[in-house]
Amino acid sequence: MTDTAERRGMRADAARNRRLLLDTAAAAFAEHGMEVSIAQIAARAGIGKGTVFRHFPTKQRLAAAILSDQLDRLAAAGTALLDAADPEAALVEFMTIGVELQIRDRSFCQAATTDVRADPEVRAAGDHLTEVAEALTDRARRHGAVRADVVGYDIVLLLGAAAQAAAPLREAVPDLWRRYLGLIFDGMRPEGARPLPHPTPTDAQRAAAGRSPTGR
Amino acid sequence: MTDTAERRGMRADAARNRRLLLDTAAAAFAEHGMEVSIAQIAARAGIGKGTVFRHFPTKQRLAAAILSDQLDRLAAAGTALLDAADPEAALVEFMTIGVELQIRDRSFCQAATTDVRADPEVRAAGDHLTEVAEALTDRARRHGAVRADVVGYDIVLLLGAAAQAAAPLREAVPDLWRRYLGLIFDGMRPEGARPLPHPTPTDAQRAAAGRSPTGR
DNA sequence: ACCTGAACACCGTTCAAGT
DNA sequence: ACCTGAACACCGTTCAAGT
Repeated sequence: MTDTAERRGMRADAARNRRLLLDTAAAAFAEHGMEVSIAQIAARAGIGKGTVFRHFPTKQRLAAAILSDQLDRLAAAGTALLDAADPEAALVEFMTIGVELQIRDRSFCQAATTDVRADPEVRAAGDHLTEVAEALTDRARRHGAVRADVVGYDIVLLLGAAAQAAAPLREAVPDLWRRYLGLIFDGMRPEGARPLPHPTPTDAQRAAAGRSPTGR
Repeated sequence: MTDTAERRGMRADAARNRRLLLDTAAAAFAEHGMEVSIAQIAARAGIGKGTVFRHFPTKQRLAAAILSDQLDRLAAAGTALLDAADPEAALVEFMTIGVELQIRDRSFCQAATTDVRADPEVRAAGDHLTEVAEALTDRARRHGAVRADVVGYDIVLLLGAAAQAAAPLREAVPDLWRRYLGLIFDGMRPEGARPLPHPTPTDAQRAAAGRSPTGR
């Protein structure tokens, strides 16, 4: 979807700059988090500061374009896993990819916390990702690997949970997230499951996710 | 511990300003997150901008003072729960208070992600909190409510996990965190527990938490 | 059409001048 | 000792001038 925008009557240099910018910014955000300045990114890409804002009217929308790309990639990986022989292993693999993605990218958690989540592009990618997660969860549930009251939307939220638990030790213990993903997955299994104290969000509630009250 | 600093030969107006500043900043951070400006906080407290930096040399240290206060409060609540009759209910209650605290305070997650975590005051409060969590977990484990391979430090990290899962829907579904805390607690129980793929962090690894590589 | 850097508003932080 | 606001460096964003 990012590609289509590049193919519309865009001049060759503009298309090149846009791609260069996305790649450079993605690398910078992943390494240093979203606090890297636009000036730094522009310099690293070898283009003018103003050019960044010509392609993305705001820093948040640049971050949104990158985040939605990553969500799309995760959704694609999940879709491929729908054909896997073992439904439980497929769901575990999907979550593994998702958590690893967040751990490797310093900006992922930050972007998910802010208004970037409200961006239409991110929203669409998130909706699609949720559908894929739903399909994977359905298969795993029918296979007896997942409790009856857990749905795909829960899975997507729990990706952030496992990543967050391990985040403070990201540098010292890069694989720690596997511990908490394992523990959370044990909680998702039917064995020993107790009724959950709160239902999963309705569609209407999901639609309200990420909108800040003040709009600041 | 914040109080002791106020009692040392501090002038009356300074002590008053310091307290006013902490309260005002805590409220502002909780409501709007750490992106509220120092100027706004100073204005709301009715003191000069420069005075803020006289009390706290940096915005991060102001945030650290507030965060460590909250960690102390949670540790105190946990200590009180060590006398509770039901060890499982006590641990659940401890985690409930901890997650609720994070959901109510917009700056909590943000501060935990950044260098604020490396602040000595925050570190000390976190160490104490971990000890309390350890004691609560030991009791619950002996009572058969918690699996053998989960320790107090895991509990502290999992507080952030449950909060993070529910964070995007904070406004729309304020109690959603109860769902994910319930699911995580199910994962902590002995029933259906599978070996975790990664050990809990060692003391040395814990000590490295939150230090950024670049020091930026 | 697109690129660019100077210009603007805002924010964290410093500091000289006040009491 | 402590308070204060003007001054500084930096950052996101805008825009007039270039090709």
